[in-house]
Amino acid sequence: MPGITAQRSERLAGREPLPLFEIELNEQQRQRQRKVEELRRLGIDPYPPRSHRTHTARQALDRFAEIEPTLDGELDPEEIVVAGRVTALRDMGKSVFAHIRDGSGAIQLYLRRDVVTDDALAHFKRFIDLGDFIEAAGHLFRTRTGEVTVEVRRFQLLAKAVNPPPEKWHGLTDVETRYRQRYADLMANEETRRIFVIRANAIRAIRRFLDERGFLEVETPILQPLYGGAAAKPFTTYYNALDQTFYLRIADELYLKRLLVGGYERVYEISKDFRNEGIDARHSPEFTMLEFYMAYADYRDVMELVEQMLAFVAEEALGTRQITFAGHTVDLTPPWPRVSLRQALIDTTGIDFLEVTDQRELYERARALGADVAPDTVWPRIIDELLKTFVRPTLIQPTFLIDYPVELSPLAKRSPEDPRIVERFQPFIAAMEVGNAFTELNDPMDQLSRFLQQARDRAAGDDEAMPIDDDFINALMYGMPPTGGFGLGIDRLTMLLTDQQNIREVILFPHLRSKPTPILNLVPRSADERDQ
RNA sequence: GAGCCCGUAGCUCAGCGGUAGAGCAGCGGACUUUUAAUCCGUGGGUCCUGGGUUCGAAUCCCAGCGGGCUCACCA
Repeated sequence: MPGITAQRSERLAGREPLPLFEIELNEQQRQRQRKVEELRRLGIDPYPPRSHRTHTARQALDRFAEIEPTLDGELDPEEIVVAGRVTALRDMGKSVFAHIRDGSGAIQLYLRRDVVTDDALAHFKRFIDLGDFIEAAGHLFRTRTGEVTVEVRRFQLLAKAVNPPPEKWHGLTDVETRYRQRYADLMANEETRRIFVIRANAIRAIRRFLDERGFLEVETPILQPLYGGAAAKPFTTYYNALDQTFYLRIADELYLKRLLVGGYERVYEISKDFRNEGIDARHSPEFTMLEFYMAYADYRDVMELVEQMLAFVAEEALGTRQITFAGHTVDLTPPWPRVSLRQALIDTTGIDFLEVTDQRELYERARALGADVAPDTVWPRIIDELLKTFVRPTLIQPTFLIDYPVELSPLAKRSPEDPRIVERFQPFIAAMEVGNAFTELNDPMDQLSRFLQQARDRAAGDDEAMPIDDDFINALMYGMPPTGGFGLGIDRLTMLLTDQQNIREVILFPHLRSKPTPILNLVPRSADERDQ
C-alpha cells in the first residue's frame, strides 16, 4: 500500500509537485509523515530554519550546579532554551517526562499541564515522537529523584523524524546496518560516538606534537602518475585532461622526500592512502596514514620521537598512558625496548637470517617449525612470515623491532656495520604492527639499483614490487640530507586507543558491497494518478 | 579467492516440517516527580531472492544476493 506521497508533501509545502515517483513508507513512517502534513495544515513549520537555543545540555547542567545552592529548592528564575533529539518519552497523563540529547549530552524535560497549558500538552503528545528534534524553554529544577530537569513553558518542533529511532535498550547491533547507516549507529550507540571523538583527539594531538617540534604540515598528490613508497597493488584511474593513466597513492613517501631535497627539514602529512588489496579486521583499502620525515636524524632519533609522540597522544586522547587492547594492558611510557629482528628470530625460531641465506634452506627450516609457507616463497617473504608467526605475538608491551634484512626494505639505508641489514624499525603494541620507519636511503645510485631489483622481482611475478620512479632518482641526485622517516597507521592507532578489534569500527563510513535492494522504496507513479 | 556461520515486524530476537511469535517502538485508553516508567487494549510480515523436495516449507535441499568470522595477500 502506497504511503503519503512526496508529491502531496510538496504541494502542502507550497512547491511544485514531484512528477514521477513516490516513496513507499511503512506504517510507522506513514504515521509520522501524517503528522508533518497535519502540522503544515495548522500553519506550523515542521522543519523551521532556526533554533533559539541558549544552553547546551551540558551548559544547562553546569549552570544548575552553580546556582542550586542559592535556590532553596525553588525553580531557577532564569528561563533557558535547550534543544536536541528526543531520546525518551514517558507520558504520565497530565504530565510528560522526556529526555533530549544534543552534542554535549542529555537533559530531562518535564511538561506539566498546569504549566504549559492543556492545549500545549495535548499538542506535544499528539505531534512529538521519539527521534524528533525539539527545543524547549523553561526553568531548571531538581526532581524528587534527583535529576536536573527543565520545567518546560514552551516548546517547538525543530525537525520531524520520519524514521523511528532504533530500539532504545539494545540500540542498533546489526553490523551491516551500523556500517551502511552510520548515522543511525551514531544516533543509537554512545560507544560509536566515543570512538570517533578519540580518533579526532588523537589526530589533533599528533598535529600539536609535530607542530611544536618545527614540522611543516604539507599536502602531496593523491593522484599520481606513478605509485611507490610501499609494496602494494594500487587503484587505477584515468585522468581525462592529461589523457593518461593515474594511480591513487599507496604511500606519501617519495613525494615527502622530494621536499627534503627542496630544503624543508621537517615535514609531515596526515591523509588517505589506497591499496587495492583484501579487506579484513586490520586492513582497509582506504586508510589514513601519518608520515613524517626529519633531516639530520637517523632511525634511532626517530624511535625516540615516536615513543614520546605515542605516549603524548594516549595522554591527550585518553588521559592515560595505560591502554587496554584485546585483554592486554600495555604501558606506552618511554623508553620502549629495542630488539633486533635478527635476535628476535634467533630467540623464537633458532634461525639466524645472516647464516641461513639460501632460500631452500630457509624454507625447510621454516616448514620444520610449522610456518605456513609455500615452496616458491621468496627469502624475504619467509622472513616476514617467521616474524608474523613467531615474533609478533610475543610483542605485547610496546617494542621497537629493528634492523631488517635489506631485501625487505627497498627504500631504507644500509647499516654501515653490515650491508645485508638496513636501519629500519617497526613499533609493535599489543602484538599489532602500527608503523614503519627507517633511516632513509639517500644514495641515488643505490636507490636506482634497489628499484632495478624491484623491476626484476616484478618481471618474476611479484605484482607488488615498486615501479622505477626516475624523477625520484633525479631528485636524490640533487642531494637529500641524512634523514629519518616514519609512517603510522592512524586507523590502527585508533583501534589501540579505543580497544576495537576491527578496523571498520574506527572508520566512519567503511566500504561495503552495494546492496541490490535500495533503502528507500521509490515507486513510479502512473500518469493519471499524477493528474488527479 | 577458500572454509564455516548468519539473513524472520521499524529495532532486538525466539521459532527450525503442520494456522508466523515475544520485548521495545507504533496505535487507542488510564495515570501531575518519571528514569528501559507502569497498567489495560490493539494494528503491523516478500520469514533475503529464485528454484526444488513434500499432502504441507520460515524450517529440509540447490543456486544466487548481502553480511560476519577464520584463513591466504597486505600496514
